[in-house]
Amino acid sequence: MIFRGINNLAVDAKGRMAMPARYRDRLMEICGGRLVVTVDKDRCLLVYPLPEWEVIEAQLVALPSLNKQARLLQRLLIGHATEVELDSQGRILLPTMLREYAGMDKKLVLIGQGKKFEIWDEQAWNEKQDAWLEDVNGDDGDMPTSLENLSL
Amino acid sequence: MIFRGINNLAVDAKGRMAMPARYRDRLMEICGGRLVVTVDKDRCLLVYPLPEWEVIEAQLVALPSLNKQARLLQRLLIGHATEVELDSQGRILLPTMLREYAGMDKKLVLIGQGKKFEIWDEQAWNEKQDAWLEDVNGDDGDMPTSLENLSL
DNA sequence: ATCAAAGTGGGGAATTGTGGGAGATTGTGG
DNA sequence: CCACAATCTCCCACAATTCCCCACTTTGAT
Repeated sequence: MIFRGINNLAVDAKGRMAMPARYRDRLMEICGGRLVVTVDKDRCLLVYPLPEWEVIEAQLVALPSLNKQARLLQRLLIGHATEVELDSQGRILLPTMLREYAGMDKKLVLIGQGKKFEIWDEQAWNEKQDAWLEDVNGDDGDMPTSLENLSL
Repeated sequence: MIFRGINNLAVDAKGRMAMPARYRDRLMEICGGRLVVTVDKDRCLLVYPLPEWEVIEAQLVALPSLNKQARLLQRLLIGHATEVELDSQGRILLPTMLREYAGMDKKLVLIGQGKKFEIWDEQAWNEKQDAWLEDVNGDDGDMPTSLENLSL
């Protein structure tokens, strides 16, 4: 039940994006094609199967309302969460506001990330990736302990 | 039973705001279109279905009367709470005082936040959001423990 | 080469968002 | 208590967006 892999895709003039065919059957199975798109703090979009999303959402709404960081996360994630459905051609409509948020032009990159997908503007993705690689190779001092013990 | 998602909307010359159609049926169901609008400390407005609001209100009233923060919350939230109703076109009238409090111009942003909605002046929302993103990406040191372990 | 499946584009109907007119209602001041 | 003004409500109408469907192009497999 894990999504992985990377795909280059396009949005058409109406803001639609075709889900790669290899995921479709699985998506129909686990959620009838009902997905939730929301945003990430790194200016990309996240796509969850509806049931998966509901778990996340429940955790978020349970957070204390007066906590600043919590409100922030709630506003960002729940605030932007939009339910979308695979159309008869296996596409989803990415809401205009979310496309703008992620600075999306014509070309996209879709990445399987376990329970969810990430969608990036192609250019943003390339730039970020370059930046990350430099980053990781530069300061490898401050790794959280949960990462230090990973055996890849 | 969770409200989510973001919408760009407008207030007309009369101070009315159209509730996005996708929420209307649900609102009619759970509260017959009867809502309560009040203010938030972050200079936005909150919209609750009447029954939900009554729960919140009861909690607020029960707070210790001598506590400063409590009095403040009571005055802010209960003091500004106004009952409004969806009109036949699915719109609500935002009271002038509340619009002024939230610095609302023509354009608004409505976001679903679980049990409630938040309404922001569009400009204020954009500015806040940019600030939040910088915040989150800058100092990720002081995350409350309740947030640290979220796996999104 | 042929066929099927996947990706892309677009037409057109239906729904939704927005604006405004006019009567009803409320509140204020005389 | 009445008159006037301001506000609210109901209605209609236009414009924009969304949704649903069909068709064409491209790719990969047999």
